[in-house]
Formats: sequence, C-alpha cells, structure tokens
Amino acid sequence: MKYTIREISEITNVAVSTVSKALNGQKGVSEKKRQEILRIAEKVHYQPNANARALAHRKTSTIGLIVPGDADYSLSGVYWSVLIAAIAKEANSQKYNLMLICPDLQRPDQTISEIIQKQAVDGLIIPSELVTKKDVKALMEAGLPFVMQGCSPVAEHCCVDVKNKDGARKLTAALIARGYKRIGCVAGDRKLLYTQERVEGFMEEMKNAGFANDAILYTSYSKEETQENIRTFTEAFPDLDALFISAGGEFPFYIIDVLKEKNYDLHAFGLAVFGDYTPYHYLPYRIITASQPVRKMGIQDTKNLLQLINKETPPSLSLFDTEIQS
Amino acid sequence: MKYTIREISEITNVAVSTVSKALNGQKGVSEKKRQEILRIAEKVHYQPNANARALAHRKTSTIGLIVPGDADYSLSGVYWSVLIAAIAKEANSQKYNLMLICPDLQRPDQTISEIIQKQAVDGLIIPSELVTKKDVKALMEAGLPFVMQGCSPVAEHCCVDVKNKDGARKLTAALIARGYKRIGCVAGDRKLLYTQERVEGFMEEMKNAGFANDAILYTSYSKEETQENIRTFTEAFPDLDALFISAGGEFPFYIIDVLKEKNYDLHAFGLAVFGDYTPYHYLPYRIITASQPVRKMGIQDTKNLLQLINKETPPSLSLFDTEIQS
DNA sequence: CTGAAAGCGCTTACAG
DNA sequence: CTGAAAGCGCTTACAG
Repeated sequence: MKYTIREISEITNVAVSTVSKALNGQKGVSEKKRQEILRIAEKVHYQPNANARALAHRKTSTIGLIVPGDADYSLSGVYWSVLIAAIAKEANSQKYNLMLICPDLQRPDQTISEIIQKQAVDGLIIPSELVTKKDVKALMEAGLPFVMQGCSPVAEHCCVDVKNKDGARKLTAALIARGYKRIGCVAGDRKLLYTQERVEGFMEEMKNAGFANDAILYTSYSKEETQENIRTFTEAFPDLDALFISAGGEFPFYIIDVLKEKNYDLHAFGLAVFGDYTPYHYLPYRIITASQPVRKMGIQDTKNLLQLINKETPPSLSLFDTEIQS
Repeated sequence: MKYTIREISEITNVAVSTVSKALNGQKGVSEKKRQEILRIAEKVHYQPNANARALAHRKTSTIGLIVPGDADYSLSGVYWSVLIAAIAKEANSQKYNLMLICPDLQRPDQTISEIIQKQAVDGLIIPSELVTKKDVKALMEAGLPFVMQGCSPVAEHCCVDVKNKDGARKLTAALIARGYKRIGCVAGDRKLLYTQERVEGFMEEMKNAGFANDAILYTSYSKEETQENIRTFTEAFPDLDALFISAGGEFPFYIIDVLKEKNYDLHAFGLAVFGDYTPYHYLPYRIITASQPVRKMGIQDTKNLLQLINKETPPSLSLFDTEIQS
C-alpha cells in the first residue's frame, strides 16, 4: 500500500500542510505533532511521491550522466564502469538519483536540449568529448548546472581531469630512464584535447632529453584502422625502440598485435601506456602505465555538480595526478 | 525559455486540454488545429515537463537498474559497462529513461522498498545476485514490474540468463578434447545459482568422460582470499593438469598469479574460463573461454521489462548460448 | 470537435 | 502553532 501525505494527515488528524512541514523538518509545528506525524510516517514506510515533489519543488533530486551511445566501451577498459559506479554511489549517498542518458546516435545534438526542456534532471555530468559549443550555449541559457568529466576546448567551465601533459611526461621520462632513445608516439583522435595534451607532454620530454620527437601517429581507436596505421607507421620509422601510447584499455593490444606480427622483440622494446588496466601486468613483457584515479574523478564530478545545484561555487578545475607503474 | 502547455494554448488560442490531446496524438482534435499546435510546439521546442506528466499519468517512463554498490567491478571485466550501456541504449530508444540505483550498503534491504514507495520508476531490472526473497515479496505486493538479469533461486520470475550448465560442459569438453584428464574446478561463491550450475556442468561432463571430478574449490572473488585458497588447493591436488574457472574478468588472473608462483608450466597446463575478456587472448599461453552475449542479454532484459510494464507477457525465461573460443 | 473543471501528490505563501 | 487555498504542469473524464 502506498500512502500519501493526505492519508497521513487523516490518520493523525492534522492538515496536509502541517504534515508536509513536519516531514520536511520545517519549523512551525509543535514538537508533539511532529513526533506523532513522524512516527506514523515511519510506521507506514511513507515515502513522498518523487514526481509530485519534483513538480511542486521545481527540483528533481536527480542528476544526469551522459554516456556515449556507440559504446566502444572495450576501448576504455574499466573506465566507464568505474566512473558510472562512482557517480551513482556518490549521488545516491547524497540523496540524489542518477539518470543515465544515452544520446540518440541519429540526432545526438537534440539530446541535450530535450533534457533541458523535460526538466527531468537538476544537473548534468557530461564527458568532455561529448560536449559541443551548441550544447554549452543551450545549457547556459537554460541555467541548467553541468560539469564536464575531462577538460574541453569548447568551454571554460567546471571540469575534472587528470594531468594529461604531466602524465605523458612522466611516462616518456620513464622510457628514457630505461635507456630508450628513439621513441614513437601513438596517439588517439587529434581533435580530442587530452590527445593533444598528452602528445605535447611526450614531445616536450623528448625534446628536453635531446631526442627526436617526430615519430607521431594519430589514429582513430578502431582496431582495423589502428592496425593498418601502425603498419605504415613502423615502416616509416623502422628504428623505433619504444612506443608511448596515449590511450589505455584495449587500444594498446591492437598495437601489440602488429608489433608481434612484425617480429618486434617485446622484451626489449619499450612500451608506455597512458591509462592502466590490470591485464597489462599479466603480459609476459613489461608495460609502463600511468593510472588515472577514475573513481576519485567521478566522485569529484558529482560533488562539483551538487555544489553548482546548491548555488555554491565549486572549483572550476580539479586536476588529478596520474600514478606511474613500471 | 521553457514553454508549458499553457503557453502553447495561449499562442494557438486553444484550450490546454485540446493542446494536450493534439500533442499526445489522441483523437478529438480537428486536423487543422492539430497541425497548428504541432507546428508551434515544434517551433518552440516544446517538451512536456517529465514530472508533471508522470504525476498525472501515474507513469514515469523511467526504468531502474540496480547495480552493486561495493563494485568490485574489475571482477566482471567489461560485464557491467556493457550491460549498463546496452540497457540504457535500449531504454532510451524506447523513450524510457534509465535510473541507476546503487543500494546503500549500510541498509541494502531498505532500498527496494524505498524505490517502490517513491514511485520514481515504472519497473526494475535487478541482477539476480542482488535480489532477496523479501524484495520479491515487496515488489509483488506493490505490483511493480521487475525482471532479473540472471536466474535466481528466490523467485521463479521473468529472467534472462546465459546457459550456465551448458557453457560449463562445453568448456570442460574442450579441455578434455585437448587431452587433459585431471581437471580441477575453481568456482566462485557457492551460494550463487550460476556457480552451482557451472560446477554441475563441469562435474557432469567429467563424469561422462570417466574422469574424477572431485577437485573443486569454492572461493570468494577477493584477490587475497582466492590466492590463499588456490595455494592450498593446488597442494591438495598436486596432479592437476588443467583448471576450469567458473568466472571471468580479472578473477582468472589471480589464479594465474599463483600458478606462476608455483612454477606451473602454463604452456602445458590447461585453462578454461567461463566468461570472455579480450586481454585473455594476449597472454602468451592459450585460454579457452566461453563468452556471454552480455549486450544481447541487456537488451532482452529491457524488452522484457517494458512488456511487463505494458501488461504484456514476456518470456519468463530467456536463455542465451555461450560461445567457446579456444 | 472544443473547453472548463477536477485531479495527480506535494509545497508554499497566507490568514487565523 | 495550524490549516485552507492556490499552484507546480499535465491528463482525463465530462459537458456543451
């Protein structure tokens, strides 16, 4: 049986408005009545109807998280599941619901504006690679709070990220420290800010060490394309003794495939990967990794968003350190 | 600017009730007015307020997915991210929202009843390992539709699962076909139905082949505990030439660690894992795997739930085949 | 076909 | 402190 505030008021012989006040901890109710009301509410497991509350309140107590719909999730290893879980947990612990939103691939640009209009969420967490200038404009105009996971060139706005350049430098430095000199860089989509930052870090570190930093390949994350590109790349730079790979998950495996096919000696060849993934450490050769604190970032995203919702001012930029494992 | 039905009615000079009918494609509106109303609605990007609609409708157009809050997600490899993504996508494509619910670990049993009372979702997808008899009872009483991902001993109810026993038999058969004779079984929590079914499959297949099937270890999925257990297990059964591992993700890696530590020759030793994970195929030795169609299962879960919500009768059991890769 | 009215369950001024 | 009333935005009988 689902009880409404009306029924509680009948049981306790008080007006609904008084029940509402008592239940919401507002003042203007005698302690005696409040206790009685709370007792009954507890007893019948009263829970306010979320929609009625949202409608009256103009507040849904729900935040939205946009996730990529094409979902080449394998790419990101456990990135997404950890991120989602962290956000869900943090949101729930703050009495917020989490709505997962998968943009319609046919018309991704409409998604955001629909969400805004529906008023189904109080705020939005958006992965930076999924946000467009148009989205930002629409969100700003509507006054819907949002934060980004990852920095984005399209908006100077509250975002959480890992120190991309720094991580790339540390990885490159680790390769150099191991004696590698002719290091190539395999990077993802060059339009993505994090790709640019990581490549930048690689180049700087190489330059500082006095090594050439011209062997750079940008590729999509698709397996076929990557492998084809790697073949040409290794032919163009046959003297490479190590590779800095700017993205984790399964991406490095595609590359390793080709290296094996080309008979590289992976025990001697150096590999450094931005992103960590337990399986790397079970390979028969060493891979240097930079792990991202994904869980922490998800929690920070959520906290920042809730601050925005509460009209507070969260840090506009939260940067987290990577941790090198070699 | 957020437009309400009221404003649309003012612009078009029609009553709100008529606008509502037009917008919802109900009959009782002249085609002329309907067109005009739709035109305006389109123009101003009208989207009905989700909460108001839910309140009037007694229907939220939102389904909930319960996810484990302790999240040893790494265990499941990409299981969770693929499942969540598949469900989100399918739900969204059917105009449903997906709410991710992370039970409060302090009081997990209250979560379900709170959800029921809040009336924030029209139905629930629950992983079978997270459902209790009490939950089922509460859901039934409240009449809230739900489906389970995975079969559960606590309820004969609409569920989607992989053919556990069959998959286990196929894996065991594959090991036997490779010439292994003294095969051990490392299983997860014995309270879980899928563990039982997989172990059963293993035992049957071994028995049919005329081999001993007494080397069985049940363990938690925790790394430390598993490794400690494996040490004792391999000492108790020093003659094993292969292992059937009943769960995938990173679990097998824990076991491999110990085998290496004990100087097993993994090129000769047989390994079969229930569950697939791309990284397995990059190890320097062969692992036989049974992959689960996680995405398909998520889609099926969603479809089944939506059928229940629409008062239709979905299949009470949808079983999917595993696919052996060796 | 069209619209005024009541209602979904809750909150929030506003009187008493 | 207490409660009657209006309102959140939408839907759904019910008259006209």
